[in-house]
Amino acid sequence: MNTDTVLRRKPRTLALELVESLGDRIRDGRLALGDKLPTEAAIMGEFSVSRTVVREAISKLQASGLVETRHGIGTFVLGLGQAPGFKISADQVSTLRDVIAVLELRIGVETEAAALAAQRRTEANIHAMRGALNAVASAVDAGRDAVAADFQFHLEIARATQNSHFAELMGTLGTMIIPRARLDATDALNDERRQYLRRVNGEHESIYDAIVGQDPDAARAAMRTHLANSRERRRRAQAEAS
Amino acid sequence: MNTDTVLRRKPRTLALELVESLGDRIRDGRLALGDKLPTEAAIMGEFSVSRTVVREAISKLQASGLVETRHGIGTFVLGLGQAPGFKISADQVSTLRDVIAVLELRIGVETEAAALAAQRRTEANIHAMRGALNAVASAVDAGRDAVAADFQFHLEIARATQNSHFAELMGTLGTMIIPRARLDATDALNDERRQYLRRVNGEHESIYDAIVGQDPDAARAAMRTHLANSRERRRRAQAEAS
DNA sequence: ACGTCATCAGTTGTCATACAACAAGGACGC
DNA sequence: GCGTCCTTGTTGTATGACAACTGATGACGT
Repeated sequence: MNTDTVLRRKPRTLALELVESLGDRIRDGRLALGDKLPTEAAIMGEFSVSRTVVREAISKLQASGLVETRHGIGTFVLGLGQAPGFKISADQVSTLRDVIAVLELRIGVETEAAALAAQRRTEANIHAMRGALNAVASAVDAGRDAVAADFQFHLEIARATQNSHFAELMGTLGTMIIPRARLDATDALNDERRQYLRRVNGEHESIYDAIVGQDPDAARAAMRTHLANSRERRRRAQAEAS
Repeated sequence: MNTDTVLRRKPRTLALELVESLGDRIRDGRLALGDKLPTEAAIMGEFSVSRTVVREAISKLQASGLVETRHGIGTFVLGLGQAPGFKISADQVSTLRDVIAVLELRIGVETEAAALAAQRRTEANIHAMRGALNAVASAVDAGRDAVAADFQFHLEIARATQNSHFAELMGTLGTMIIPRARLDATDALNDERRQYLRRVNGEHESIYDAIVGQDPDAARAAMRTHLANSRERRRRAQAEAS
């Protein structure tokens, strides 16, 4: 097991202390949105550090999105930094329960995406989806890993909604889901697994057909079937393994 | 109208260019995970900049989580930093089109959330949802802003799924949606607006009833109706304003 | 009186140099 | 062989200087 994820003691450099100090001032409101920070010279005096340290600290605050520096004027508070943003970390997809939780969210997002895609898909979208499906098929035939291509298909559907939020959300989900799924695919491609992949492919084709045929309800239903089946397949795989 | 959201030209400071250069090297793999960056002196020579600039650039890379510096040894690549994470920035909800795009995503997520909530809600969830609805009603009666309470209701539904991803995603959506919606609510509470708020309240009650009654399909339908109506209301408000 | 322009003070951006603090590995004595 | 010391490489901090930029002030011409 890897032990290199231990907490490394903080070296407590001066610059980092300063980052904390200034960051706290911003967070608790002593420095409100739009306020101008003290000049570098003033901070130097207040904390008894060199300008090197002050600049390094401000540089980190900039990178965190807390402040913005305007040449020749000063440094100003931008806000509380971006809201952390939706994200699924690696340890949140470790157990079967976690995977299913993500799948539930995907059911919501992707069924709607499929319906919108059916209404709005362009020829280019269709072409991209077809390409992804072909990539899945050839990967399966060659016994290679098809997870990436599989996800690509789902991503293309999200793109076909012409609503960038869908594609972006799928993108963030995918970056966490793919590596994990790929590990699971390392087991041998026996006949049973082959059959399983063919069924998945059939479900994909159903979704594809509905979107090409511009039938939102059919697309929604096909996507729901596909993801619900994926969920059940996971459940069974887990049950058999235990 | 405010014009302070114009794109500010990038000052193209040397440090920022360096951040891009080094960041690209990490992203495209020329500097792989765990690799040691060139020493500050080497980077100085390669880019013909002073150590000040090099250190400032590395400082920003640290803040981005791309690298880690160990005193006396060097700077090492940590990874691709966390995947950026799903996030909707302020300038992505500026136009009606943007607002509708977000609503489309919410339709997908929240209809599914409503269905799951109907299956899994606890008594505590029901209590929280009821509280939020009451808060909305009292805010409307008092002529106060009801946007926060409204969102709270939607968030409680997400919580009732017992799937934290829904609540988290709603949370990130809300932080961007609320402030904007609140601005729109500054116009006077005339009778027409009152009526509008009552209709919204009726839709909320329908969702609530379906979840309490553990009827997933009804909950899904009620939520879809509610959000689709919200979308249409926005459209009409825009049309009237023009 | 008014607009235009130059100048100036304040601030951040960059450079150069020096030294301190830290980590790893080798030289050396034992 | 083994531990200690030291040397070397690297990052952390300090200092001083100058360049570049901004906003404002005042001089100047009209």
